[in-house]
Amino acid sequence: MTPLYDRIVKVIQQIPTGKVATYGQIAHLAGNPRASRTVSFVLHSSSSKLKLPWHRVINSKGSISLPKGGGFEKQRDLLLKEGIALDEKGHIDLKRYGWKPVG
DNA sequence: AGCATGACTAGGC
DNA sequence: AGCCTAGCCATGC
Repeated sequence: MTPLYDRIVKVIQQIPTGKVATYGQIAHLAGNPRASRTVSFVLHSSSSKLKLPWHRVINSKGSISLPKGGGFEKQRDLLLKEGIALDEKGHIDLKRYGWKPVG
């Protein structure tokens, strides 16, 4: 466990419903904008332990990084249930659903 | 300490 | 828009 690791968990829990945040966004708020890889690690490690809104975490391209059959459909469904629209390929409009801690 | 892995990101073609 | 390469951070053996 590291301070950064704990920060990331907190940040993810701060993501409001109906919005999404990128790994870089979370990593930045956590203190290390370069720790995007660590964010993914947190989800793997805590998503099964803590109650984290992992489905609100996507890549900078605004798409679900999970592979088909590996959770892709699951995350897509959870996002749709929160009112987040996805493209045919799972693309999300970060300009519309992107989480903005400043507002 | 060194090597390998991962739900990433930015730049080039 | 899609694919490939290089860089970064933390974990596990």
